[in-house]
Amino acid sequence: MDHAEAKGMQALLQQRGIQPTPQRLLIAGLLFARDQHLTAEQIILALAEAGTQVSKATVYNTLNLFSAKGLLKPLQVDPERGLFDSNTTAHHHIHVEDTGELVDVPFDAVEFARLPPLPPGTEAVGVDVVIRVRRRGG
Amino acid sequence: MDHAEAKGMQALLQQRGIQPTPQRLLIAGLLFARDQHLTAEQIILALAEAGTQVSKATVYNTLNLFSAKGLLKPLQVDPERGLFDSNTTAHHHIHVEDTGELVDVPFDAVEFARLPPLPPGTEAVGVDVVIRVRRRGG
DNA sequence: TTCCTTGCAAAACTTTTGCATTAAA
DNA sequence: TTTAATGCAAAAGTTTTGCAAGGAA
Repeated sequence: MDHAEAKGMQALLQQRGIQPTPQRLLIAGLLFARDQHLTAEQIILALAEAGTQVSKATVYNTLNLFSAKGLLKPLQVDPERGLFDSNTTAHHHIHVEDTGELVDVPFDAVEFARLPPLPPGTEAVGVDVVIRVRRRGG
Repeated sequence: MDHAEAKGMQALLQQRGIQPTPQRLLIAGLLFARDQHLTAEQIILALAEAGTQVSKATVYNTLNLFSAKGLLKPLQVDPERGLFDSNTTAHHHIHVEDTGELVDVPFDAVEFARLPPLPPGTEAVGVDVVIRVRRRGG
């Protein structure tokens, strides 16, 4: 994360009313470098490899804070552990079951010809589509 | 679970090559009474309330065995814990976020007008749609 | 000084595993 | 008699929490 990037991160956090501490900036710099799906463990490891160490508690605090503030979207796709999606815009996923890989699908790439009626008294918040695929012949 | 029901369960398990032990029949009787989404914890509690006790290890072993044999479908919708769906036919879900409630949507109630290309060398296994809703005004 | 953040360790949970016992084929 | 299932306790993995210390407003 260079200087300009760091300033961008700082602005991003402040926009959401998040105090930009050094640890939060490190984590944001990692997460928001591009659209990706990361586990808490991956983030802790990546920070350690980069020579910066942030405690596990702080990483979890930060991920939960970012999620609450709308900077991250928690995903429940992998049964083993939680994923955090750095792309919070509406979109869908392809889950490659053999590898566990998760591929983003643009929102517009899925269209519905029909959807069910919702339970009375409820309103739609969103629709998540997961297309499960497998290596052919695998 | 009455006698006729118990015999039905026994047949069901044997069809899948599952040895019908008393514990497995109890769990099957509970799960397959109707379409539902249950946690391991709910099953352990339900068994205990019914006066029958099955160890935690056996409940998990059984749920995993039933899943492997296609009698149950594990779901990753609730971030808190795993759910097991006693309806293994293709279908979708509505997730009521306020209550955590999960409502089945028949397969035919969702139709696609467009789906994305799949990654090269992969084939579709299935599509899971979760419609997230919230109590209006809640 | 007051509030917020951090970090460590410990706790809380869910799920799995090792192993001795028991039951079934 | 041989194999498989059960149950307990302990282990493993992930996420949260309590609390003391440090830093920012």
